[in-house]
Amino acid sequence: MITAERLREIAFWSAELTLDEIERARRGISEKAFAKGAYICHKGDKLDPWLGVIYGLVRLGTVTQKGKTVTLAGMRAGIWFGEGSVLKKEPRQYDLVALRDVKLAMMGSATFFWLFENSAGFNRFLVKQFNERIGQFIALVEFDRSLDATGKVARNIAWLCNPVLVPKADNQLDITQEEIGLISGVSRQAVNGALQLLEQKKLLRVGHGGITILDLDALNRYED
DNA sequence: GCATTAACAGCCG
DNA sequence: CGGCTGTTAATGC
Repeated sequence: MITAERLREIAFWSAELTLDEIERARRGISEKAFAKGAYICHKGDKLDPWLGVIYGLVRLGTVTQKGKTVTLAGMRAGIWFGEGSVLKKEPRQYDLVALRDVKLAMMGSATFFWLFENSAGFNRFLVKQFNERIGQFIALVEFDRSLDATGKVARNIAWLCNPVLVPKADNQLDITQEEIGLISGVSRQAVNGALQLLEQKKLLRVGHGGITILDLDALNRYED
């Protein structure tokens, strides 16, 4: 259980809720820390709650039947995710790994379903979030030919900075090149090359331990 | 060829 | 000093 003040800090969507709904939400949320490298869940686990990242960075990925690791995306502070598994009451489809020390907010599914059944504001948020995710997916299909390393890096950076999924995100993204590699499925050296190319094209600026986004839209639709 | 791993020097905090 | 970055060399698909 957390305070209403804390809820406002960590859950941007709570701005859409009534006072009564906020009370329900805060009572249904707890926090949990994970050390760097720890698994939050494995594919196939039954994990009840809906998840929000309070701080840290989480890699969402899976392992193919042949044992090849596939990384799908990174989840940064501010994002809430996993509603698909909660809504369908199904096991987790992906592995979740803490790439740094991480703190998660966890909303029990009973609370999630109560908000889903009773809160217009919460449903507005959910529709917006689903719509945004579909948009990302459509873009994925649109670039049907597979992206090179620079394309993967550009796309994953753009996703991290999606202003609908992470409203607080500003142009500054604190992330190492190694972490970008881990969430993009690209080696650190290739990330380094990709970032330099994207900097040349004025889409972002490379700093020490972080980058500055200059043209989010261009990163989103980057191909070669 | 392109991307990956391994290894290392240099730089920043 | 420790962590991160930028480069190079060798290796793999």
